[in-house]
Amino acid sequence: MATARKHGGGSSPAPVQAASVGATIYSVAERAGVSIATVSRVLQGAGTVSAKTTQKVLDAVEELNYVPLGAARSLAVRHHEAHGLVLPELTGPYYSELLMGFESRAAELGQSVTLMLTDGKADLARAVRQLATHVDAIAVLGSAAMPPAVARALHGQKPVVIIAGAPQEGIESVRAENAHSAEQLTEHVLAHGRTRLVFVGDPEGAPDITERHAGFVAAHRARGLEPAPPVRVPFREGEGEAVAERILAGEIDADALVCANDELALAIMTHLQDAGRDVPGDIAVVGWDDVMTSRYVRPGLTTVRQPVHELGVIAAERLHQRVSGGQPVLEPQILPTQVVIRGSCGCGHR
Amino acid sequence: MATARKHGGGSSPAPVQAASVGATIYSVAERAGVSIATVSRVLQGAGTVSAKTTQKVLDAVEELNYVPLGAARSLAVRHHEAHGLVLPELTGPYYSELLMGFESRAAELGQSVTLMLTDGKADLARAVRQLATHVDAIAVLGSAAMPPAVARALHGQKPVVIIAGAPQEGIESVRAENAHSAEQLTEHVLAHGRTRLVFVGDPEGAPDITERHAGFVAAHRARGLEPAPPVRVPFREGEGEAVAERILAGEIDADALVCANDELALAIMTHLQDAGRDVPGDIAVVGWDDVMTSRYVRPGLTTVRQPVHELGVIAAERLHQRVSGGQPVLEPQILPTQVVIRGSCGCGHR
DNA sequence: CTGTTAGCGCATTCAA
DNA sequence: TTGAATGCGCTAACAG
Repeated sequence: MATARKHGGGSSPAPVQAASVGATIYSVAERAGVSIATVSRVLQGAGTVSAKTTQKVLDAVEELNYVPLGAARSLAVRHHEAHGLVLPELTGPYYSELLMGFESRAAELGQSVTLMLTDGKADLARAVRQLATHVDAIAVLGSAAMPPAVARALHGQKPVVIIAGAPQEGIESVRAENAHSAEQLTEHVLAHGRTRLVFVGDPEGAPDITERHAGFVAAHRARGLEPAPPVRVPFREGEGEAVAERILAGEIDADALVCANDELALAIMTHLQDAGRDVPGDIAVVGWDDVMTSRYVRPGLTTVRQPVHELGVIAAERLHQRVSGGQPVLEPQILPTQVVIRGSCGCGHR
Repeated sequence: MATARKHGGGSSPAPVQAASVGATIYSVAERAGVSIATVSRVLQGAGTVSAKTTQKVLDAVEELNYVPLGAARSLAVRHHEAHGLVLPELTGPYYSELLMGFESRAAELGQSVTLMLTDGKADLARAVRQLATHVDAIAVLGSAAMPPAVARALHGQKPVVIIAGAPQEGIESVRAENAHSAEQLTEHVLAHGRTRLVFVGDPEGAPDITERHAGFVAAHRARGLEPAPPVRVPFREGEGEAVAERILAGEIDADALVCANDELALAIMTHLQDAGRDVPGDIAVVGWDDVMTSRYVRPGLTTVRQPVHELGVIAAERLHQRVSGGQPVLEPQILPTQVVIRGSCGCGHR
C-alpha cells in the first residue's frame, strides 16, 4: 500500500470521500496510486511524467479539490513568491494607479502582492516586520511615514526599493522627475504675465513636494525674481477651502497659485469660483497629478502628469530582479513627467 | 553546546557575525545560549520565560536582525494569517475605499491582505487557485469576472465571501442596497416633472446594476408608467462621450438620464454642456457612487452614496470569523445607501 | 519514468 | 522555567 508514514489513511484503501478541506499531497498521491514526488512533479510541471500517470494525478487533484499549502512550498523552496507594498493610504488616483502597475507586473512575474497601508496603524515598525516575514521583498512609498530606521533594518534582510522618496544610503529608489517640470510649469505661469505667484503645499511634507517647490523657486530665480514664501498646508481636500477663504479675506495676496497637487488646486479653484472669483481671470491655479476631475472642471486644470503606473511596474520589476539575485541599481531611477496645459493657467483652452 | 542538529554552526562557538540574511530561530537560540523552544516562547509571548532569559533572547534577535520565516510558522500553526481580496481593478474611488476598509479591519485582526486584480489576467482560474494557496480565506467582488465555478471550487476549501455580487448557493455575501434607492432616485427625477427618463448602463453587466435598473423600472410602474429600454453600455468613461453624441444627434430622446454610475454620468454631462446643452434645464442627469468629482462639477451631480468602506470592513470581519471557526451567515447582509441631492436633477442647489 | 528520503524553520507537546 | 523531540506539507536530490 502506497506511502504510509504518519500521513496516509494507514491500512484500508482510501475511502471515496467528498472534497475534504484537508487534502494534502499525500492524500492525492494515495488516491492516484503514485508517490508524492510524482504528484509534485505534475503540479510543478517539472520532470517528466507519463501522460497516463499525469492524468491519474490530475483526476485525483480534481476529485479531492486539492489546494496545495503555499506555506509548505515556500518553506521548501525558501521563498514566498510574494512582494510587499507599503503605501500610506489609497485616496485619490495616485496610489491606486501605482498599485495597479505594481500588481500587474508582479503577477506577470508570478509574484503575489501583499499590501500594507500605514495610515492609522499604531505600531508601524511592528506591522512592517510582520509584513517582512511573509514576503521576499518590499517596496515602500516614500511618504509612507515609515521610520527610516525601519527601512534600514529591512534592508539587508530583504531587498527594498523606495518609491518617490528621499534616497537613502544603499537603498534602491525610483521616482518621477519633479524639479524640472515644476520649473517649467512655474515659468509657464510667469510667462502669462503673472507676478504674484504663491506655492501652496508643504515643501517639507514629502520629498516630491520639496522638489516641486525647489522648481518653483528656480523658475523665479531664473528671472531674477524672489519667490513668496509657500503657504504650508497638508494636501488634503479640506485644507483647500481654508486656503480659499484666506485668499478671499485678502490674507493671501496672489494672482496665481501653484499647488502641490490637484486635489488642493481643485478645492481652492472651485471654492473661489463659487465665491464669484474668475479663474483664471482674477487668479490662475495650477496643480499636479492630472487626476480625472482636472479634465472635467471648467476651466480645465493645468497640471503635470506623472508616469505613476510605470513607477509601480518598475518597482515590481526591480524587486523581482533583486530576489532573483540581481544587483541593486544604486543610482535613483527618475522617470520623466509631462506638463499638461489646459485653461486654469490663463491659456485660451477651455 | 546548545542544539546541534543539522542547523547550528556545529563545533565552534557562534562567531560574532554581522546581521546575516539567513538568521533562523536556531542561530538566535545558539547566540542567546538557549533552546529554540525558548526563543519561540519569548517571540510568541507564550509560556513563561524568566526576565533574564527573555532579555538574552531579545538581544540575540536584535544583533542578528532576525526576521522569522513566515512560511515556517504558517506550516507549523497551519494557517497563513492572511486574507485574499479579489477586485477587478482599482480605477475610481469605489474599489480603493473598499480596499481601505478591508485592509484596516484585517490589520486590526492581525491578518495581512493579499490583493489580486482580475482585469488583464489571462488565466483567472489559475490565478485564483494560486492565491488560495497563500491565504486562509478570500473575499471576491461580484463584478470581478470570476467564473462562478471558481467561486464554488474555492468555497468548501476556504471561506469565501462575495462582495456586491449575485448571491450564490451557500456562499456568504454582503452588499449595498440598490433597488430601493434607485427607485427613490428615479421617483425624485419623475417628481421634477420629467417624463422621458432613460437608464444608461448595462443591467446585465453587474449584479449591482441589475438591481439599480430594477428600481428604475419599479419607480415607473408605481406611477403607471412604462420605462424606456435602457441604453446598454459598459461604464467606462469613454462610453459616456459616445452616449452624449447619440443624444446630441437625436438618436436618444430623453429629458433625464439615470446613469449606472458617476463616471458615466459625469462624462455625459460634461460633454453635453460643452456642446451647449443646459443641464438640468434641457436634460437632467443623475449618477451613482458620489465620487469626488461629483461635488466639484457644476451643477453638482445628484447621486447615491454607498457605504463602501463599511463593505470592506464587514467582508474582512466575516472572513476572520469564519477562519476562527464561526458559522457562515447565509442571509445576504445588505447595507443602506443614501440619495444625495445636488443640482443636476433639477433641484435648486448649485 | 517513478519512488524514497531528507530537510526547509517553526510551534508544540512532553519531560525534566 | 527550560530543553529535546516531533511533525506541519512540500520540494528536490538521489536511486532505481
